[in-house]
Amino acid sequence: MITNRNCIIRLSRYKNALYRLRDLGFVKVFSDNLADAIGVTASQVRKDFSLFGITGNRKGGYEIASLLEKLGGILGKDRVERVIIVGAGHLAYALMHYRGFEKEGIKIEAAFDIDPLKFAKNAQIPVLPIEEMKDFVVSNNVKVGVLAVPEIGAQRAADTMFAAGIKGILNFAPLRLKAPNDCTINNVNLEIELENLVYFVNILGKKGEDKI
Amino acid sequence: MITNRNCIIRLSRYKNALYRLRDLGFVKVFSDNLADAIGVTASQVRKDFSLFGITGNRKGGYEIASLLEKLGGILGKDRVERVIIVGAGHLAYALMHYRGFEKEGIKIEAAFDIDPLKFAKNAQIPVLPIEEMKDFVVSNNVKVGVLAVPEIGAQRAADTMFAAGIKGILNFAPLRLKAPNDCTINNVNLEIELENLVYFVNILGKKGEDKI
DNA sequence: ACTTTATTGTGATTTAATTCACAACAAGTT
DNA sequence: AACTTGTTGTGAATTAAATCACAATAAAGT
Repeated sequence: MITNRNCIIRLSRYKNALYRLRDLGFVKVFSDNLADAIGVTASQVRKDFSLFGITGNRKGGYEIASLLEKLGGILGKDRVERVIIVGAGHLAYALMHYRGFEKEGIKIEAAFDIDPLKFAKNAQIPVLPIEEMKDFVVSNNVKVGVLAVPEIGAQRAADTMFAAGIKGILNFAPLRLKAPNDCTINNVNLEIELENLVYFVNILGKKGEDKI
Repeated sequence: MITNRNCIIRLSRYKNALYRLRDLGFVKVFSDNLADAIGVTASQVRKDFSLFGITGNRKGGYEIASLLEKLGGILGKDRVERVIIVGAGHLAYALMHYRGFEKEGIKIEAAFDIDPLKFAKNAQIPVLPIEEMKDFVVSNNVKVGVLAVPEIGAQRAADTMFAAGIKGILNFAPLRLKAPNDCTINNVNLEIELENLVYFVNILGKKGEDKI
């Protein structure tokens, strides 16, 4: 069981690069093409594939269609992933309007908030009272949610999500969430991202280029 | 020169935890308090500090005020960091309204777009034509920018930023930007973040807990 | 003043991730 | 059919990151 986050992120990047190559009409690809595309070494590509038992043809490289299928399977893209957003603020609005999840099989199903002014039961992506979250999550079998509320209410909102059956949270609130043992938290902290960027800009050069 | 991104991110987290402790009235802190606060080992905390020549008192731990000052210096928080946003869409709007950068000394100075409908020269954070970016960047000595345009225009927009003198980009477009050698790119790819989350939810447990 | 206790600071060790390097081999060439 | 070429697949080596473990030592207690 591979638990190296960077490795999994590379798989996503390979997949994205492969989509492009395919759309350009390519059928086969070599490890060094993929390596160039995402900025790693060819060894790294082959090792990553090897870790997941993905093989190509010696000499012939890899068949793109087959690779995409295998990567899709590993990353759980063989079905549509239903996602909710908790907190219907500006960020939620941006995510709901982002056309880019769809092609990745990610479907934002609904947003939830405590503010009645935000409710929009009949919108394309409905905004519902947070009390309705549990029913919604259970009946739609949602496992993953985005947490986009202010820091002050974040832990409470997360707890509500866990209680509803959510197993993974993409957390935009700038704090460390406490979570049950079988749940996963991925944090996106924009202050920290910018701060990090400033550090690497300051120490000059691109030594700190996105290490992922 | 430390170029371990995770290490730098930890410094930011220590800093955030320290702000809280300070606001709670604490004056001193031990490595294991900080470790608990951000979810790493006490050794890791001390090693990180040691790497940057930060020392405390044997027995007495670290003085919070002094630690904050040193971390601030390392992370470039001893002055306000001026930042621009390129692309005035929903995400830019969310970032411009986010009250959370301010306390970190991050100031969003302006946004730029090609669409005249978006222009708002006199808004609190002005939205200006992209042609004005270079002048703005030069005269305000901006070094860091957020790239929040659709994938299709992202590389061109980035090139404009580099030409204007931007040295670091926080890139939300889902592609690998080509950048000059002395420039840093940090990517935030929400499709990939969600895909990654789905992977770790699927392999169950929280093995993949945010590795940063 | 001496002893105990608690904590740092860091060299040594371990673990994890990446890169190297090359045998295996498929496809094409003579 | 033998030879050449180019690419994979992976064990071995290397590099990087994290953890361990303990001497050094400051503060508190006796």
